[in-house]
Amino acid sequence: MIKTRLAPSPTGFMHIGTARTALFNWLYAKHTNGKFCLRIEDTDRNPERYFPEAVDVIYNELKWLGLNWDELEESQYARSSRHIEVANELIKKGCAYYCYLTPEELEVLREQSRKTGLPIKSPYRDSTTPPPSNIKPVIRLKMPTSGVSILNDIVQGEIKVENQLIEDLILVRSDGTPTYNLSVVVDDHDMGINYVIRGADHINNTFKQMQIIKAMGWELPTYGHVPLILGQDGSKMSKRHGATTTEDYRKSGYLPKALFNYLLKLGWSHGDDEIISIEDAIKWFDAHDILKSPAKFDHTKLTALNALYIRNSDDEELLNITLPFIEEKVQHQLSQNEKSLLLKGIPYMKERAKTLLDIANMGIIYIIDETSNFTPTFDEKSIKTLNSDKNKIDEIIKDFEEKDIPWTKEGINDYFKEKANQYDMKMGDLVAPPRVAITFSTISPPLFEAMVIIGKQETIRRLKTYR
RNA sequence: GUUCCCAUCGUCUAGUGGUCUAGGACACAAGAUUCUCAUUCUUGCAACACGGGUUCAAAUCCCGUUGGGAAUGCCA
Repeated sequence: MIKTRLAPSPTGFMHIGTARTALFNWLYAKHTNGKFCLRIEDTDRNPERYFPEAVDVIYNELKWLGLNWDELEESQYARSSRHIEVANELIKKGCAYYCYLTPEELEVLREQSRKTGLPIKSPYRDSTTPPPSNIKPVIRLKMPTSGVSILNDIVQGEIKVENQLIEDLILVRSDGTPTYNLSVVVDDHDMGINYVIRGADHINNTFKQMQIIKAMGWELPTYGHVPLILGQDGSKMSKRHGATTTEDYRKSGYLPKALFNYLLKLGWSHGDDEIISIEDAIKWFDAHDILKSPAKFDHTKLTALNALYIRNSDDEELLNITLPFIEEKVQHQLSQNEKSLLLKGIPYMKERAKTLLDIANMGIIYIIDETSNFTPTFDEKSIKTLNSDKNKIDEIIKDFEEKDIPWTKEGINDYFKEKANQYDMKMGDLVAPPRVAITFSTISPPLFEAMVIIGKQETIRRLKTYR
């Protein structure tokens, strides 16, 4: 059985790249009927980077994307003693050694290694060098000094590196805590992970980790190194590229399905298919098909995809997921009546919205009335339009109050059409000022439909109030 | 510096030696529909980084060049 895993460190946010790695791991596990495991790599206890709430962020964002895990290891830190145990075993086997190099000495050696092109060599590698008494040692792995290591990566293909070029990595810090490279290997082994799909920035580490596995006599997992996601400038996507976390997109009204679809298509494809359902993704996704060239993240395409998913959403479902955004905007819980008004407006909003935030902004026009604590803001163009012909607005108000206009889309349409004929103007021009008074903008969902939804009374009220 | 990786329209990609005057999507431009804005539809613009091979034949295989990226931590 195939067992994949995601091993994020709790940083307080979930990077888009981590999310895609999670997606690939999850999909491949689903595709093969295997298991997707989650392990929190919280071994870095540096107070600047460590805070416990960060773990919840991982859980929440993963759940939001719909990537549920089959197994959880909630603290790598809690397994430290097991990692140390392995380090000691490695020493016993003669595969690792205590190294007493001071930071200053290391600095010098590093300087040298940059010149020679060879990794630093600790003098304590040979047991002949006597250890100084006042220094706490680290434990280093003894890398082979000859031969070539070969990594058969399912996405990158065969990668060869000369062993003499790989440094004796630190397994245990001088304070007695295990390092990342040791911990991952031990945990992956103990959890039975046999497919390691992770970012390509780990390729170099893999060669070190393979030596630990070899020294312990464990079975090598299958590796797949997914190329990094790049920002528009072509460098590894990072915070300076703007919105780079799933939270950023969740909060600005992106649908998890849209992000799912976008991330899936970034570095993997299925012919010319653009819109891929989760079911099809599971059916089609094979980790061996992941592309090896890095891709640039394109916000615009994600947004287009999001708009499409919004348009294709079921009205009621869409209303429900948009609710938090609207309630945030109006600062109160929506009543049943408000919800039903909104629901009527959804068909018109969803083909105009790029994000749920857009719907929240547009939705206002369907729900406010004289009791609402809401003051519209008009932009310059709107004010100009409003002021262009107040007399006509007054006439319209009068007509609405006195004439018996059928309050349907057709009825209202007929009224304005006739009125426009009367004045020999285009209906669009005639309708512009009332549009601003009713929807607070020169740009809005269809006006007549909106008027029907809010009712004649509210229509007249707005015309009178904002004329 | 060293090691490793990458290279098709602006972007994501299809393409696994002939069906490629290179296909799709986003973006962009034009037009049609229209009460604004959108949606929808039609059309257009636009790419195999370069140079050598291999082959009857190369976007596709090999080598080199150039360009880009990553790693090089007692972070993960």
